[in-house]
Amino acid sequence: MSKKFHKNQENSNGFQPVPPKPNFPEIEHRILEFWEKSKHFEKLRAKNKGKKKFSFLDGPITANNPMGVHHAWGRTYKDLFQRFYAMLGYDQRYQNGFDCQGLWVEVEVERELDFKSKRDIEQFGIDKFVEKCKERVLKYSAIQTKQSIRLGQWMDWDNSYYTMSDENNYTIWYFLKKCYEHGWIYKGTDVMPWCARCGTALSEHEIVTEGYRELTHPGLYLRFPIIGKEKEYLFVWTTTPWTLTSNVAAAVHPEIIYVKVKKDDAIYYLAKSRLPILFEKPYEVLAEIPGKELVGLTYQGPFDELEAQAGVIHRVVAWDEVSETDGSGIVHIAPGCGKEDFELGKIENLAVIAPLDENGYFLPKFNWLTGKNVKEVNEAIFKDLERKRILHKVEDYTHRYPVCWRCDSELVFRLVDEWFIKMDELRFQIMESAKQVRWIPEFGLERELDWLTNMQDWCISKKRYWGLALPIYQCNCGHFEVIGGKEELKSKAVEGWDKFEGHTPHRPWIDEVKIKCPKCGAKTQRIPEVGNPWLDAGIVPFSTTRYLTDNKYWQAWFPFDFITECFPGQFRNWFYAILAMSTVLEGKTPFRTLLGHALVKDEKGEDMHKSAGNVIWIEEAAEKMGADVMRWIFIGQNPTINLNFGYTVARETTRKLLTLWNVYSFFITYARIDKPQIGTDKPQMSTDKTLSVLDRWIISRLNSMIKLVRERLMDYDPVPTIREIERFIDDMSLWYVRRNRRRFWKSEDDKDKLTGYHTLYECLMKLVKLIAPYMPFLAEELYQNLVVSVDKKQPESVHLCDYPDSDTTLIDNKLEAEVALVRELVSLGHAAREKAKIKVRQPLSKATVFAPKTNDNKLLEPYINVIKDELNVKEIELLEVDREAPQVAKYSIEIDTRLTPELENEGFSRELVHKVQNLRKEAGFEVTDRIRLYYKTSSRLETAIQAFKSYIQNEILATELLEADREVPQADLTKDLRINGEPAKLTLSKIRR
RNA sequence: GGGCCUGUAGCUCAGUUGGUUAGAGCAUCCCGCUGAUAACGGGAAGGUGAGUGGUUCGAUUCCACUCAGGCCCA
Repeated sequence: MSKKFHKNQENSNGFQPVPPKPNFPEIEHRILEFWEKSKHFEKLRAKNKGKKKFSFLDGPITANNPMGVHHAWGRTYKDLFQRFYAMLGYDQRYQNGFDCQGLWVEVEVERELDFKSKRDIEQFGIDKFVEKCKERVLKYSAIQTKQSIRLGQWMDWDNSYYTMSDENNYTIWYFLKKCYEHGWIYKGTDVMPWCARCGTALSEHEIVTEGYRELTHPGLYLRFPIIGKEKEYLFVWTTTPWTLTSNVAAAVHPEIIYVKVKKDDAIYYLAKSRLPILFEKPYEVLAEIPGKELVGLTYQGPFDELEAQAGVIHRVVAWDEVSETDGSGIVHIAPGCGKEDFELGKIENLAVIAPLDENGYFLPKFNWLTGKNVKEVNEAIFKDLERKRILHKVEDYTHRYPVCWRCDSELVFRLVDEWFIKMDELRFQIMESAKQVRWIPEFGLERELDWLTNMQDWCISKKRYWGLALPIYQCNCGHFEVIGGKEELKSKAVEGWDKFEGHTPHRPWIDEVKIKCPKCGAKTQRIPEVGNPWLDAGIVPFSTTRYLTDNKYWQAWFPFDFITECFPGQFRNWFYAILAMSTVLEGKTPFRTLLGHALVKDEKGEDMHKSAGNVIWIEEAAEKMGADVMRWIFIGQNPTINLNFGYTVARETTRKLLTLWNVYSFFITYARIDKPQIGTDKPQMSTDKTLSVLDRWIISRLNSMIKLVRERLMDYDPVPTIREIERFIDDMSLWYVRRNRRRFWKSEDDKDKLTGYHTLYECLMKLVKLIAPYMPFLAEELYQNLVVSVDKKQPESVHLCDYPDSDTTLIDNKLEAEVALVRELVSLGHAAREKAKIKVRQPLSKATVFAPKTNDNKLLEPYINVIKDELNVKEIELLEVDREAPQVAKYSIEIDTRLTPELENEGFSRELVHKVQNLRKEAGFEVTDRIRLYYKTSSRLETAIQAFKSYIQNEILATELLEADREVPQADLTKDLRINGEPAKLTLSKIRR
């Protein structure tokens, strides 16, 4: 076969030349500009406007920091499905959301201003502080917008929603009023995990996993003197010395066996199982007593002298939660300092002593401790206990202890008043809503139900500044009411409306407004607390769809078809909040399908944390690997499993995409030379007789792929589509193009070659549209060159195209199976050659295929030539064998390794061609350059050259093969080398015109 | 203590009505190919499918229990 190319390559049919390797970031920047300039997103929206709707709800991202790649996973899904539905012709809202209010923003602003406590904020001025918070949100929402655009996300960026908006806040008021009318809002007292630095309780929702640290605290062993028994003591253990100030009881497990033990001249009570661990011999066990017999004893508390302790009777109580694994089996109880203690206290009717103020300082009535910070009192307390002969010993104890998830301070437990939504009635209604949702993965429902079963009342208040102004107005008389909107507040305002008007409903401005208590008539003001931020995010299904102002619009888009967010945490946060709020307002779920995904970790599997320095920011990843590569990685990841993200995995992915690029580049290269009339003279894929077996095969594969991709995407299951597309790219490259390469080299512009072009073009064009939602940049780049450059009538962007649909009549499963078998046989043949150590370039006479008798072996007939060519053998012999043992492979291959002189000659000639081709490249010749080849070699090789002279000339484009032992005129390159062991001196000379 | 998830090759992971010989990529070793070329291909090696028991003609797959890791709740 010869490779005669058209000389005039410039005069192409519109296809632009393709660089050998893609530069993804460069392409992406160019495409971003192109989209921006040509307003493709706007055109897409206009195209689909008014058609059937796909309603997607974006979960708001906290606009507080730039986004790392761990945010890109979810964003990629969001974009994938919105683009997919857009290409299916669905109308969409494309609204992005920012979460704005809450402690996380406050903490960052405090950091910026170097504030240490709430006092600093109040000195600075709440108004100025709140403005700073707003500024920060605007700054980072802008940054996040830019990052999202870089990732390729198409959204209506000018119309993003902000949870700090008036609409959002007032819609929450409306929701809270509904709850109030049901009687679900109440002010409760509870012991809450409390951050003394932030001066606020952390709701249950916020004590997340990262909110625990391995910490070492002093473990104190104490002896509490029993009243009425000389020198007898309860042996008690605690890790929080400051809570001893508020001790009111000691708890024992009623069923555990305790011992009365004499050590030195004192008698102690403790759990029997702990005795050998805590006490060194000698000691004397005087009695064994079940815990329940200790109940009712009274003892002298460790801090009875404090005013706060006045009148408290300390007694031993029974408690099932007492364990024997730590401590002494007798637990110190301070209901004002611990959640479980508080619960127990309610049952046992114990006194509640609360020692700390909101910043962690001891309150009055704690004598010498008053005014001291809880973090600084340990040493003094040890000394005091020692002096009172209560302290037995101190031992370091390491345990998981909660810390503030935003500022990392150790939490304390504090008795506080907070506002709650009662969940008793709602719980089951929300569960019903949750069951209406399709959860992907399915176990999501169980997780959510588990949370809903176990959750307690929703603590909605926070003693902070930047957040929803809770519209709760409580009068000194005790009565409170909840305001449901701006107009209602205005109508009830008796003071301060003028000072508020014109401001957003935030502190401090909103607090100017006073209303009249309907019960007693007194002037009443808003409670100072702000709202839990999950109220902000929970209302967005309503606030963003004009629930209160435009019912028609709301009806059109609610409930949402689809949401997708990161799983961990959101069960009790966003998913919970939107389910809860929608259940209250509409009695049903706000979304139909939820796709949840796991976390992005770094390459080593470690959490990505700003503080750990292992976060990869979106821009960095985009510039180093390309946004498309990143997206491909995310979409291919099993959503239930954490993704270890990094540049190693990116390199692997890039290589896969390079294969696609190579096929594309191959097509363009030859299409530019041959100028086939693409698009005008298309063969009918179903009927055209010029289609070869391989043409029909790849077209079948193409349609199988399209079918699978559409089905799986419809089902929100993208992982198999990635595998299928990668497999198709491999099929195209490794089999279709490789097997057809010479077809494209042929000089004659015949029908067969044209069919090849059409077939490959069909594959590439459909594939490019298919991957457009996945890799919007690469798809656009290829589409512009493959389609727009040759046919201006086509849509101007790939994203304005219809999504490809499969033609199932072109799917031939039998054919696909046959080709798979052929490839398997070729592989077996290669293995046989490998075993015989004979390289593929050396032709052999025969290969024998052993096939099972039962199969229809005629099916291999059309492929015999392919197998011959792949294995470089002259003949394929097909033998049917009876194989009874089922464990023997179906097919096997043997090769005839005997070499005749003719075969050897051919082997020499193939080897020579191979070497010369390398020399041509080395000499820098064009593919189409003609040469003269001069050689000097052994007589063995000379014989082979003579035998295959015309073959060699054709392959290397040599006008002449000349034996030469003298200097060669116009030599371009001369090399001494060995051809299958025979020495040869080769000289190449380009023919110049 | 309860709930959920995971456990497959050295590493990262696929694998559905239960069915011949459990796959891919990376890494390793060997070889090849060569005008798609700083690319690519083939082959080898690598597995008690976490463990035990059960259902079944047959279990990586279904069930029970155990172990290990992760997450949530208490």
